Amino acid sequence: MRLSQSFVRTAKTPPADTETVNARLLQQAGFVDQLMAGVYSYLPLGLQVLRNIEQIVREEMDGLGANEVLMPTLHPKANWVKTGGWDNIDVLFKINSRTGNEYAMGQSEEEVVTPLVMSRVLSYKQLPTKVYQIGWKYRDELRAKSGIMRGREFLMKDMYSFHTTQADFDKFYQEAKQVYLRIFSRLGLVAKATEASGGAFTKKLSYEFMVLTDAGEDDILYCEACDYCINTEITKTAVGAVCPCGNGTLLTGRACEVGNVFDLGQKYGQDFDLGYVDENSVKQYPIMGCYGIGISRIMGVIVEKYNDELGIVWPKSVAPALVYLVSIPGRDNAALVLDTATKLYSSLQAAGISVLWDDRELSPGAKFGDADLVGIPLRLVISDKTLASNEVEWKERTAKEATRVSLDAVIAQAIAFK
RNA sequence: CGGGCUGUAGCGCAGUUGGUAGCGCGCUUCGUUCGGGACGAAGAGGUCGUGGGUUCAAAUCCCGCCAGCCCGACCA
Repeated sequence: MRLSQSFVRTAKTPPADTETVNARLLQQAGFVDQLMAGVYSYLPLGLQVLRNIEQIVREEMDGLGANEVLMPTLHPKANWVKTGGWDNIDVLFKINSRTGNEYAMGQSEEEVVTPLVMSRVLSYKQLPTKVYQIGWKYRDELRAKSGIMRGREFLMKDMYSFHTTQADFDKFYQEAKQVYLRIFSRLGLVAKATEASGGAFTKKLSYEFMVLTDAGEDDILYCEACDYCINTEITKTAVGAVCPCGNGTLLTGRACEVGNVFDLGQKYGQDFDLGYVDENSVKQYPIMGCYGIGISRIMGVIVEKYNDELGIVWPKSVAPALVYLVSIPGRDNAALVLDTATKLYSSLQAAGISVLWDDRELSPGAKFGDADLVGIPLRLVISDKTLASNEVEWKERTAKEATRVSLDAVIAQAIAFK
């Protein structure tokens, strides 16, 4: 992307109406634009980050054997009445039509996925079945806050699994848990699988995947020595207590829920009276599981964890581009600088490396400032100074100092950096 | 939903005892610049959140409403 031809706009001053780090940086750096409380537009750079997060999640879901689908956001009231959600879920957005009909905006999709899947899965031979989607969800939060971390509209990956037995569900849950931990790791996050309340949704326990950050809304207790972690909402255990593992004491911290798993039991099959026949030709209701990952929320959490006084510091796996190419025309060799930058821009892209080329007519300082603010992992500078020795300046976002790389070697080195 | 704070140009802000709106950034044009947010000159841009009230006169005083942010509660 050439910045001179893009819609990307940064601001020298951050917005003043929020104290939340992710909201401030994402708006100042031009990743998102706020429409109203809890609702944002995702601009070119922000959209690319969302796409990158999505892609990692998608690869891992596919690896689990789940099939991607895309289900509607607009739901008929009848399905929500059938499950009790219409009257019991207070965050459900309800819509009145001029026809007199009422609709719900999907805040989760059991009401759609259960009839969808179980009208096609008629035999135990077809189970287990797993489907997922990545789509916008709507929740009528009393108070949206924390930038894109708690919106009324947000992007979520939701997977649903259907099983014949609890044992099969439990086995799949363990697989999914490992996959989830790998996803968060690939996104640059350390997530803890945490026991939590199932809320109004299920009486069974649920598992939340928590990332430590002061911008979060949950308090967790976690062991200093093992993986044990529990939401304080369901325990009276205190900080400093000995962990069940016996090898460490419990610490407390503020955390943000980036994913969750619910054991749905047979509720939804029963609510819709949709089942399959087992090997004895007896009708059975499926055991279901639901697995969420907050795509847009994760983008906010990453910014909360990866930033410094100059701006965002994106992990390579989700950065909107790998390279921020700065060309400084100078006075004497402007044409040569431009020509070399054009060639490098093309060569990098041909090598499969995403690059933002700052070819705007701005001072070097303005470009450096934006490079830091936007947070691209690698900054390459071409100027008459570097060309004097046939070199490019190489500066990683996380590094203090810049180095020089010869023009001949820079592509290979960038590929290695990737 | 309860409480607090804030609404003036795209962004950040000032605006005195009421007298009809200004600064910085950004934007446009021209010229000079070109390695950490350059300089000069000339310009464009505002129903002062909104509705009512007081007054000869309201950005300014009073009341209602709306919106955003923060705290709490809530959180399939």
